[in-house]
Amino acid sequence: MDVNGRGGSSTGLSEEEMDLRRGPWTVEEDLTLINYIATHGEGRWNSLARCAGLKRTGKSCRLRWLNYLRPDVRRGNITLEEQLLILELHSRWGNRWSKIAQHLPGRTDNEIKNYWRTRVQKHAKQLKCDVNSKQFKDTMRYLWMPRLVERIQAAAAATSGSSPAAVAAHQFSGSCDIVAGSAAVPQMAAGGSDFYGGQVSTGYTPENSSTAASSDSFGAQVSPVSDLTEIYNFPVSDNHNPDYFQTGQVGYTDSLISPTGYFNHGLDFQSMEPNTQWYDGGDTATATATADNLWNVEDIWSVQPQFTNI
DNA sequence: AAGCAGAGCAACCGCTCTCTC
DNA sequence: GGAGAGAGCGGTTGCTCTGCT
Repeated sequence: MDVNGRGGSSTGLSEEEMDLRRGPWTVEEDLTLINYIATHGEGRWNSLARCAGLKRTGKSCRLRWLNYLRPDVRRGNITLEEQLLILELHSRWGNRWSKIAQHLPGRTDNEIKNYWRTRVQKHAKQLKCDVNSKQFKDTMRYLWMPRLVERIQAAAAATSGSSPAAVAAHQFSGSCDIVAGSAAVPQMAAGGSDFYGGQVSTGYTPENSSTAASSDSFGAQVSPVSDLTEIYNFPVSDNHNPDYFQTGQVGYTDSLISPTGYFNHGLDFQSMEPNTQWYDGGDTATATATADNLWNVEDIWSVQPQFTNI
């Protein structure tokens, strides 16, 4: 077994023989790796590690480079738009982190995976349902994602009515019957103006809103609200804007928040199964039994009356 | 102020896939 | 076609930080 966990085939030397380092990278190691790659390029990681004089495995060098040292890697909090994209893509592909990461410029699979595990799975745990369960997936599809769209739109509207974020969210909503108040989730559509009326969180500013219109803009962060918790707690205000969810009134353009175009044609909510039982309390006994567990999570909605009866 | 618990995240592990000979 | 090596992926671990008691 070599240090890569592949049986020592790469070098034929044991970890002791190579005196390999493990654990956090030092600044010196980072600089060594950066300089070497700048000169020689990346690839052939095992030989690269040796030639660069790094007492690291090739695997470790590759990971460090791809996840942290690459010039185009983005660090920091996941934006609302990215959260939305992650939720959508995960619902589609599951734990295909690298594939998901391909659609989030500058984000690494590791970062997305960590985001999912720390944020999303946490909430699944709090809801006492499995992250892969239909229940949880429906929650994401019909509650969290529209909520995210709402927040993106609200944030964009607060700054510029035609900002890329607004366009993106409009297009997302336009492709998504959910937020248009489809029959799939009548309770949401009928949730009253408070449900749709949102207020931009104080943590969300023009400076930290982002778009994918340019990769540079991804540098913006949404630190204070970059959590599903905030979706639950989306403040109700007088900032009602029914236009947010008027699908069919939104012009579809090619300028999207997502460079991959997911917001205008990738979503397939029509194919998503409405789980009316989940929302309308089809099984009242069961729903009531679980209601406390499900809906007392972090003030989940600024709850609407009809949502409490789940 | 100290101890504890939980969250977040960097890094590692082990497996599989792909490429090369 | 088979074997070996490299690369990539998803899962897991463990350290650090932060907030709470």
